[in-house]
Amino acid sequence: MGTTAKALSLLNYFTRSRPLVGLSDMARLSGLNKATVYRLMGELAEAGFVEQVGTGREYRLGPAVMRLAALREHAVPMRDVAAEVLRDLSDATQETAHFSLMQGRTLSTVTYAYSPVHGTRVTMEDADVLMLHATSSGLAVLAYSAPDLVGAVLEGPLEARTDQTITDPAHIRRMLDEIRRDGVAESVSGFENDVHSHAAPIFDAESRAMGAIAVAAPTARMDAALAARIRVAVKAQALRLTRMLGGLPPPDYPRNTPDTVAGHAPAPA
Amino acid sequence: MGTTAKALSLLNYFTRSRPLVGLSDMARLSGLNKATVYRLMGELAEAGFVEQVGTGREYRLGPAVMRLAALREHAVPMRDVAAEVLRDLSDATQETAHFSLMQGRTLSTVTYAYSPVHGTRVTMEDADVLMLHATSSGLAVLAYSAPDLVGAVLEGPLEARTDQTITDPAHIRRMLDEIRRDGVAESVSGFENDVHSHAAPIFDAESRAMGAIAVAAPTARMDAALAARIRVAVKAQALRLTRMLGGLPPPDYPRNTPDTVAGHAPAPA
DNA sequence: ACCATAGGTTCATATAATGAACCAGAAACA
DNA sequence: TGTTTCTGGTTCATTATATGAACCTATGGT
Repeated sequence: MGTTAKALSLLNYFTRSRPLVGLSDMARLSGLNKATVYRLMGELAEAGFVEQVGTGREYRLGPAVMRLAALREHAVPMRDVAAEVLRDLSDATQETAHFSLMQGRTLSTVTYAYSPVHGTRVTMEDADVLMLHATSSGLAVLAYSAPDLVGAVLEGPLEARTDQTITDPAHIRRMLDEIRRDGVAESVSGFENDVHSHAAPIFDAESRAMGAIAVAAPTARMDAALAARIRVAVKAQALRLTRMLGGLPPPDYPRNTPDTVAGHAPAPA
Repeated sequence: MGTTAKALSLLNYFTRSRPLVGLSDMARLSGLNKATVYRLMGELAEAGFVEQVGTGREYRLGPAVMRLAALREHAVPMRDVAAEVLRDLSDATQETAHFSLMQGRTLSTVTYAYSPVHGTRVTMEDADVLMLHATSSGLAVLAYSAPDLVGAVLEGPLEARTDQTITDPAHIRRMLDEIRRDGVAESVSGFENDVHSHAAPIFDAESRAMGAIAVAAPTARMDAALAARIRVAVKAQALRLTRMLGGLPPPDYPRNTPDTVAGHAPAPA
């Protein structure tokens, strides 16, 4: 591991629950020598990536990251990133792919992509609002949401959009357990008749589910083979999108595709 | 300069107008050997600070900065605090207010607020870099900076952004004296034509000028009455923001609004 | 007074960074 | 079409840089 990689890896020891890290702590966490950490942190501090503060001269993340983040957001807006991922996802599955973000307590569609292969397809509208209990995207988010949000949703009136919408809170809780095991949510005609969809959550930098991407197909076309392909693809692309947006899946999120990060001359996903 | 510092300095060649940088360009810009840049960029890429994209395999800022920025923001909600102050400042003056922070030897904009009152207004961009000698914010910071920084800035080439930019070091030094007397800096079309701005420094816990807030108005609208209102407001809000961020103005900072509250609860430092 | 911990510093050693030269491929140009 | 001149990427002997055990000083706890 190069010196620079070591220095940058130190930044990963700052978390939401541990915003301040002292020199000795950092040495312990990283397994590096204290003197090494001291010098690396010094260089990071000079560049504004960390700063020292407080009585114990502890370190925290510095202002430079804010500036870079502003530039990154300008260079790579979230919608464009998502659009690229959805393009690949709909190409891979030959079905409609869409991306939705939590806004308050509702999930609203940001962008989507159609596959030109089939004459029939599930169609979407911008800013569609998805019900949390009745869509695969909603369930994917719920499965990784704080218990109080889940409770609030399941206690509230659960509207049945179709005669196949699942409205039994106990049943939904069992589904959430299943989703946490697989990493993929599923909904069969729960929101619109004759639509079968699979979704996987998108996580933010604090590993909170901030949204989901989903693949929606006509039930008539769904079979075991297609479902299997979709499940793999939607999960892989969700992880990719999470990474591209600077998010981090929670440690317990199931990964069946260990994305071995090769050097920087890399395989296009 | 350490290897890590070199690697991190490469990130500064990404700007709003140059979001993509190729390997050779980066080597030219930084003055480093191409092979060196190649390896450093490789390490940065592995850590997610940059990523390669496009036909020319050019680099751009990576998702990692978004993640770190979210953590920084969580640890130091400076942006939120500043946003509130700027809101009040722009309401009080009915003009554009902005907040910039020193990063190394440059001043970069963190956040800003517009007033909805007038149809015309000065507009800002996130991560705008302000020249120290040619903006009111820069002058406000310089006036309270260490002599060696002032010397370094005034010795260096002083770019004239407009035909009204003041580039005479002696003249600037006289202005700095004036700023120290008033506590407020002023710039008339020094950075952008037809923009008249007033600024006051923000101090950190060690009473060093870490940034500034400013009010920028179209020159057409500026008159004695507006200028007087702005000077009072920007200074008061700068003191308030300094306090909210845990900073402390130096003892010689002029205060014309003595907020000596004769209560029995002592002012929080 | 004592021990354990902290941040910070030193210097001989070893490891990692460096850069000139070199590929191979893609445009630009004639 | 061949030639030039870019590009990103690679090699390897040389050199400079990073490293870590030990040390220093201060502080908080017992």
